[in-house]
Amino acid sequence: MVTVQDEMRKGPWTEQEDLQLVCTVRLFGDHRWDFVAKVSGLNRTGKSCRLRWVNYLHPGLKHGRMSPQEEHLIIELHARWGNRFDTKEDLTKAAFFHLQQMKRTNTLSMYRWSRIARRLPGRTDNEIKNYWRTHMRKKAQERKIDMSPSSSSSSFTYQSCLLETAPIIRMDGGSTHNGTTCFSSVLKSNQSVMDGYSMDQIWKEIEAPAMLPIDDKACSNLPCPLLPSPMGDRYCPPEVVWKMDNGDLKMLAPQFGYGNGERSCY
DNA sequence: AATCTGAACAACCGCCACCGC
DNA sequence: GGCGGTGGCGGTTGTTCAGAT
Repeated sequence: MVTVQDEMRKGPWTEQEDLQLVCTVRLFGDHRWDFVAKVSGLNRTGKSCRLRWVNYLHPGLKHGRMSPQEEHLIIELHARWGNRFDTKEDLTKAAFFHLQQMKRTNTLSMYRWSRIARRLPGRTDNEIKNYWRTHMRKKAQERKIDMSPSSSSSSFTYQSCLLETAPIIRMDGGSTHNGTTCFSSVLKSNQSVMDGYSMDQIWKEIEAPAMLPIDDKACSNLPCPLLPSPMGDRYCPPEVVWKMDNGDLKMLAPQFGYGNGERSCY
């Protein structure tokens, strides 16, 4: 039996399909993707149309390689936000409770890549996600090659890759609780030597630093405004940085934008 | 020139929150 | 309050392409 789903087109988009989608979106807007998919005549799902628009056809998107500035920003923001803090196991009780509250009241996104993408105009979450995976895999392999049996005394963990590739994290001022110190404390911990790392292991290691306490002053020294990390003992509530404006949560501090200053975040 | 390899990119899938009925 | 439709997200896989051998 052939279902509707089976009849839907999948795979790479053709120029003709792109054109149809662009025309339809111009006529009806980039919402109601199910509707757009139907009226466009494309034999695609609404989801597929949305993805194509958001990741490829949307005007203002940058294509091509990341600039060094963008690379640094991604690494920096991922170090701060790149954690899947959805479970109780990932958080202190207080932080988990607060996050659940915000989740319920829709005042904070739990999402990682989209938040990072919002700081990189013209870049999509998908692009950043792909970049990160490629970048981290490459770094992991580089370190794996560098690791000789004799060097096992320096308990290398994957965070050291982050340290070396994220100079922005190293903030001036010599605060004893800046990012470097946080990372270093992890490095001191007796974690496994990089030997046949799986992506899961890499993720675990990458995520570990943000679980550590973060100094507020150190946060404020960052080149761009960042949400205080909800992790750790010194978790500070987000209202320090965010405010409600006409029902939308907005950042108070200036940020990269599309030209009109304050941009609503969620 | 042919083949291999890895990086970059594109797209799909499953999950889940939100919203309207 | 329950339910189904829809959209947004992260994770993952597939494809393409450029550089190395």
